Amino acid sequence: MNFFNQTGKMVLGSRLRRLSEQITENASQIYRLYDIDFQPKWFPVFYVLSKEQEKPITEIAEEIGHSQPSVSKIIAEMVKANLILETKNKQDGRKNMVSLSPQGMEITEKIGNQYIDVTNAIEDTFAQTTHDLWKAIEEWEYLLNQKNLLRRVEEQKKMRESKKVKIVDYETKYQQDFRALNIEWISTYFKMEEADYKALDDPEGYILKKGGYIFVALYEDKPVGVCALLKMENHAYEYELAKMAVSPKAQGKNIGWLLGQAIIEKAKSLDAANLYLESNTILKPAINLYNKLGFQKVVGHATPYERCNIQMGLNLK
Amino acid sequence: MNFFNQTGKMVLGSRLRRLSEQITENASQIYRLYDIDFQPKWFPVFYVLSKEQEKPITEIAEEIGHSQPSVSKIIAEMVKANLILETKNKQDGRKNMVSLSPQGMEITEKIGNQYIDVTNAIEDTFAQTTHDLWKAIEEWEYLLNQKNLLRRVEEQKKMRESKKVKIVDYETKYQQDFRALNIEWISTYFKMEEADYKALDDPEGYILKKGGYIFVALYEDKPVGVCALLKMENHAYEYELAKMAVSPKAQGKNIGWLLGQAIIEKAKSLDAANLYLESNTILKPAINLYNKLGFQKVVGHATPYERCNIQMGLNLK
DNA sequence: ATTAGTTATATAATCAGTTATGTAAATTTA
DNA sequence: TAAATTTACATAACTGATTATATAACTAAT
Repeated sequence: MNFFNQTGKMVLGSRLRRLSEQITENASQIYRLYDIDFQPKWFPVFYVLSKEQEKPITEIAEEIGHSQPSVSKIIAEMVKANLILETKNKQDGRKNMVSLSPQGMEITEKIGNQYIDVTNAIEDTFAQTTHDLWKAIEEWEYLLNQKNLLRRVEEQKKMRESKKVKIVDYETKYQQDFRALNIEWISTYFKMEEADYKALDDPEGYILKKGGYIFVALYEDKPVGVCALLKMENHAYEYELAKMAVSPKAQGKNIGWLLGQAIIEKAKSLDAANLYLESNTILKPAINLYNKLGFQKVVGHATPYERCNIQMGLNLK
Repeated sequence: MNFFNQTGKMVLGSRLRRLSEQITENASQIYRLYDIDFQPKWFPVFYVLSKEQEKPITEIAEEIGHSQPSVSKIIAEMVKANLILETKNKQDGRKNMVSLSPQGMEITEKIGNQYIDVTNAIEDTFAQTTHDLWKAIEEWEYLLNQKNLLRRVEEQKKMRESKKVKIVDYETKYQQDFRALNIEWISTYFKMEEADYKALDDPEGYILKKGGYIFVALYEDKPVGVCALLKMENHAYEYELAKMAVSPKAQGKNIGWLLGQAIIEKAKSLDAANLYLESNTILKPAINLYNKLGFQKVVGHATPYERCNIQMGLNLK
C-alpha cells in the first residue's frame, strides 16, 4: 500500500481516517479486558449521562456532536441492554428524558479504571512522539473552522487562473468583443438603453477621443472581460469606471478585480482625484467587488441610465 | 459540544475521525468546482489506474488499503459512469483487468489542476500551523504498528494492578491458601502426585525447616499467589524455584513476575549461585514468564515429578 | 486425471453513521 | 383563540465502508 506515499498530502483526510480506525480498532476488546459488556459506540452517550443524571436526546446529540437519530438509536440499544431508563418530561411532553439505570451506574464504577488505563496508554504513546498530534489536530480544527477546505481550494484556483489573465489596452480589433460582452450582461439583467448603444457602437468616438481608456482582459489570449475609464465632462481630475463586463464563462478567475485594479492604476497615473461608478444593487457580486476595490456609496451625480440605483466613489488622493 | 474538552485524550480516535470528516466534507463540491463528474470515493481507484494502465481488482485493493469488495463496488459504479473498462485476463480467467476508458483519460487531464490546487490549499494550511500534523500521524502509525492500543492498555492495567499486589513472607495462616492454590492449577492440567501432598500438607516441615522460603502474593489483602524457594539437598548454593501458583481470577496483574522477582532476590541474598526449576512445556504462559525472569533451558537434574518435561536454570553469579 | 486446496471476484449481510420525513407537542402569530 | 410554525423524536432510506460467503478458475498433490 504505497498509495499514501505517492499521492502526497492531498489525501490527508483518508490518512486521518485510517489512523482513527487503527486507534478505534480494538476498542471492543479493551472493554472485554475490563469485563464490561459494552459497545464502544455507546461511550459518548454513556459519558454524558454519567456526568449528568437526566437529559433529553437532542441535548445529548448536541453535546457529543452526533445527529439526533444516531443518539436515538444508541439509546434504544442501551435501553435494551438495561443500561438506560427513559421517562417523558412532564413540562414538555415531546422530550424523552434519559438517565442511567442502576446497572448503568454499576458500569460507571467498573469503567473508571478503564478510563485511567486508556488515558495513560495514550499519554504514554504521546510521550514517545516528537510531534504533538493533539495540538496539531487543534490547530487544524481551528484553521478549517475559520475557512473550510472548499474555500481554500477556490482561492488557490483563483490565484492560479488569474496568473493566466492578461490585461491589455484596447485596440480596434476588440470592438466587437467590447460590444458583445457588455450586451450580454446588460440584457440578462436589464434592457439595453440608448446611451449604451452610443458608447458600445463607437468606443473610439465616445470614450477614447474624450480622454478615456479601455482595458481588455485576455484569458488564453481570448478577450473575456472589458472595462472603461471615462473622463467626466466638465470635471477635471474626475473619472468614471464604466462598462465593466466579464464573460460568465470566465468567472472565478479574479478578472473583475484585475480589470478594476488596472483602471485604478491608470486613473492614478492620470492624476485623478476621484473615481466614480454607477451600478444596481441587484448585482450583488459586482457591488461586492467594488467594495473590495475600495469604492464607497455616494449620492448626487446625475446619470443617463435608468438601471442605475447606486453610485459609488473612490478617493484617489 | 464540549465533549472533547471534558473527556481528554481518551477520545483521540473520535477526534481524528471528526477532523477527517471535516476535511473530506466538501470533497464533492471541490470536484464540481472543476466541472468533473466524479464521486470522491472513486479517487483512490482512479489515481492508481491513472498511473498504471491495467490492473486486477485485488491488486488495486491491496494498493489503496481497501477491502476487495469495496473496490469491486467502486469499479462497478465507475464502469456505469463510462470511466472504466473491464477485460478478462487471458492467462488467468479469474482476473478482471481494469483500465481507464477514453472518458476516464479525459478526466485525468481535467483533474490535474484540481490536484495542484488541493495540494497547495493543504500545504498552505500546513504552513500556518506550528505542529506538524503529517509527521505526527506518521509517528503514531509507526508506534501503533509496533504495539497496538490494546496491548498498550493491557500493559497499563497490569502496571496499575501490580501496584496493589504485596509480596509477603509465608505465615502459618497461609497454609490452606498455599495448598489450595497449588492443587487448583495442578489438577486442571495434571494429576496430583505423592510428592505434591507431602510438601503442600506440611510446608513447614518440607520446605522451611530444610532452609527454604515461601512467599505469598496478596491482592487487596487476599492471598492470590504463592511460590517457594527450596534449598537443594547436597548442593550448597543451589536453590529451586517451585510450587508457584497464581489464582486464575487474579491473572493479568503481573503476580507471577512479582513472585519470581521476590524469589530471585531472596536467592541472591542467600548467596545462591544457581536457581533451578521444573515445569512442563504445555504451560506456555509459565515458560514465557520464566524466560522473562531470565531462566534458560537446562538438562540433567533428577526429578520426582512425572509432569516435569523441561528443566530451566538461572545463573546468579 | 481426480481431488483437494487456493485465489479472484461477486454478492449478501452488516455496521455505524448520515439525511429525509412524518407526527405529536409546544410555541408563536395573527 | 385558532392557525401557522417550530421543536423533539422516531422511523425509514441511504451511504460508504466492512466481514462473510458463494462460485468459478487455477494449482498442487495424489
